[in-house]
Amino acid sequence: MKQKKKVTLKDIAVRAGVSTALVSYVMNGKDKEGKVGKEMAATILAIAKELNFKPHYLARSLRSGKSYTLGLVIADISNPFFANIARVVENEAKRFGYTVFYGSSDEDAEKSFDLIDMLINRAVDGFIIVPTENSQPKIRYLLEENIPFVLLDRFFPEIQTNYVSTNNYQASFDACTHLLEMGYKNIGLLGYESALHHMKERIRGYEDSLSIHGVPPNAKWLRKVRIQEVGVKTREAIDDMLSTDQPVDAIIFCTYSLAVNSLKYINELGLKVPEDLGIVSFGQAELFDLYQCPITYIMQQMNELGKKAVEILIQKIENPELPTQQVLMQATLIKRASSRKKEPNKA
Amino acid sequence: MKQKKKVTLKDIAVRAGVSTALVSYVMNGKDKEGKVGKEMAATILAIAKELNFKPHYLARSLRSGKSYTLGLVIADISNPFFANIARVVENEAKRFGYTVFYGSSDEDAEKSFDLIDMLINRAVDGFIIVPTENSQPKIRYLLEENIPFVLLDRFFPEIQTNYVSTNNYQASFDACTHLLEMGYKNIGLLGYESALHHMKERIRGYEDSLSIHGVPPNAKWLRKVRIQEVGVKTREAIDDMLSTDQPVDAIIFCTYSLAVNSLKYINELGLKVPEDLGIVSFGQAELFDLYQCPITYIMQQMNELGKKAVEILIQKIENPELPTQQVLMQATLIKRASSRKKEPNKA
DNA sequence: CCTAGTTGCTTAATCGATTAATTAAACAAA
DNA sequence: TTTGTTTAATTAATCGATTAAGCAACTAGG
Repeated sequence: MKQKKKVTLKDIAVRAGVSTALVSYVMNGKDKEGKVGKEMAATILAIAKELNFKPHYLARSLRSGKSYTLGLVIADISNPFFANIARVVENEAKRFGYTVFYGSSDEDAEKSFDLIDMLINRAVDGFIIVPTENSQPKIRYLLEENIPFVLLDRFFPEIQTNYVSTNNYQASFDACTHLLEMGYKNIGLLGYESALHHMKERIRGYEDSLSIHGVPPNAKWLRKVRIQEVGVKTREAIDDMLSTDQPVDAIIFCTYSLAVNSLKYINELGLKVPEDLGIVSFGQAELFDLYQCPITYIMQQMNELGKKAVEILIQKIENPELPTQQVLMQATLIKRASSRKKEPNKA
Repeated sequence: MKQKKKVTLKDIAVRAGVSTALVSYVMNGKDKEGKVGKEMAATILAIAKELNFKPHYLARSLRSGKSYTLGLVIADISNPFFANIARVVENEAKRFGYTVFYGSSDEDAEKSFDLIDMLINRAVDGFIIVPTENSQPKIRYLLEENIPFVLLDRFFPEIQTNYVSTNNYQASFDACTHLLEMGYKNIGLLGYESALHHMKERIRGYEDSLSIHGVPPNAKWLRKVRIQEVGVKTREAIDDMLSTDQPVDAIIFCTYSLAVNSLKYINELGLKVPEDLGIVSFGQAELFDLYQCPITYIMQQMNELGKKAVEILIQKIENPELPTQQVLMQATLIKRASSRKKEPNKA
């Protein structure tokens, strides 16, 4: 009761009374170039069809050194942003004849290293990586080994690599500016305590917007939590922001999971959005449509990010001499009720 | 500037002045069985370490016929239920030394066929499949070919296969009974127009609960929409349920995406949950914590479902003679505010 | 009629690891 | 000394597809 064995080139060759080489040439369309007799080609194709021949990719890859497989290392597949990116990458890769292996790093450098090693052993042709904090060594290793890869969503400014990311500085700047324009005065920002550049940019954009608009910085308004402690620390952070003598009247959330945790807590506190607290968030999800009121959010071009990453990666795979490509895409602020114009009726 | 070539058994063999066979034996721990000289084994291991040897999985797989790779075909990775299942499967498989290839079928039989074919060509050792409607032919094909697989979340009662699923009849029955007990009188159910057994079971559980509790069935309360038209038809369905002479005062949503669409519309209509409309839903997501009020939902044992599926699949791969295993797990109704006891104060 | 070129196909090596079969050497028992 | 056994290593085939090189047989040109 073992698995039926696959149909191989040899099976076809035997049936047609020719060599496997000839079958291989036909299967690869070399007959078009007049290298193979027309009748013979037709016979072979017919037999291949009849036997339902499917090439053995492992064998082909072993020989050719190409697996037509990409590795995708994302932060967390259960985050809707990354789930969608994964979809896009998968579809786009398929268009080029590539298949995608993927796994989540859970923002853990060690785990991402294991994942990358495993994928190298599986002979993927290249990587799309959403890098975690402290993963520079592995990125440098990939560079040294000349393994094609593209960083996605995040990158290390100190390392010269391909990347496709969003202009996070601008996005954050716009978000803060928008809140100011809508009449919010004390604007807080909740981010991760992280060395990752994109997070620093999100914070810098916020700070610059405040400063350019003449709002003096307030240390109590800017809170960072460690990613491992999001659950508890988010509550503390929000408590702190609200309990100073200048409590915040709006908050920008730097990630989806910060938003989820915060919005829960805001519900528990019985705060009304946006009357008691205006909100703008990074990330995007159905959840933002269904909260107390629709949440204003920063829409990244997920489709374009994913497509561009695949495109650059495949170019690099097929032509390793290509110079590095670095793409920063603009985000769009989707303005909704959670940052509605503040009524100046309150004292 | 090409990719550095990998270190192979041969590189080690040359360095150690032995044959590749001996190196292979050592790398596979055959030296423990006294088949290889101790010093030689030590030397080889040292060289392997020094050169940072990593076995070439494709070559190994080609030879052994085992790839230590599983194929996971899910309905939709951007649905949080499946995203989580994917996580669990990935982690569990890794514990057994297997890697997972996955892709979404988008509930489209054709797409799932392509996916399965592609994965067969990639020589996966077996499949975990969330089958779509009309995918029986492919499932039968896998059976015929003796390719190991387990159906997950759904199954075909007319085909004798391994599966791991939830007792959907009971879950739905419980959900409806709960609503009745909480004082709701006119309970609607919104499901998919689908031949899939799990959907029929969800509908049957609802109908039986009503009938057992003496509530006469009302055709207006039970609506099914085609999965391709969820967006538009959901609204129509809810309108219909609410506009009869016996409008529903509670609805059960059969899937996450039906819930998302409906909850949006309910917001637009300005209905209060649960005062105007009680709600229970299948699926689970952060969204249910953050709606107007926490949504009562049917919690499936995602971790156990995923783990069990992997376990059964790997057993089957390693011992093809094993009889089919069929597991139905119980779901738990998580009772929250959206199905709160109905105040009998209204007329 | 001879040479060069084309057409159509085969041979055989290769990718990297595995493993059954074999050999060589060392040693023990008779 | 001969035979048998153990230990430690090698040889060579194999998985399935690819592809450079080679070889007939035929055609065309001079």
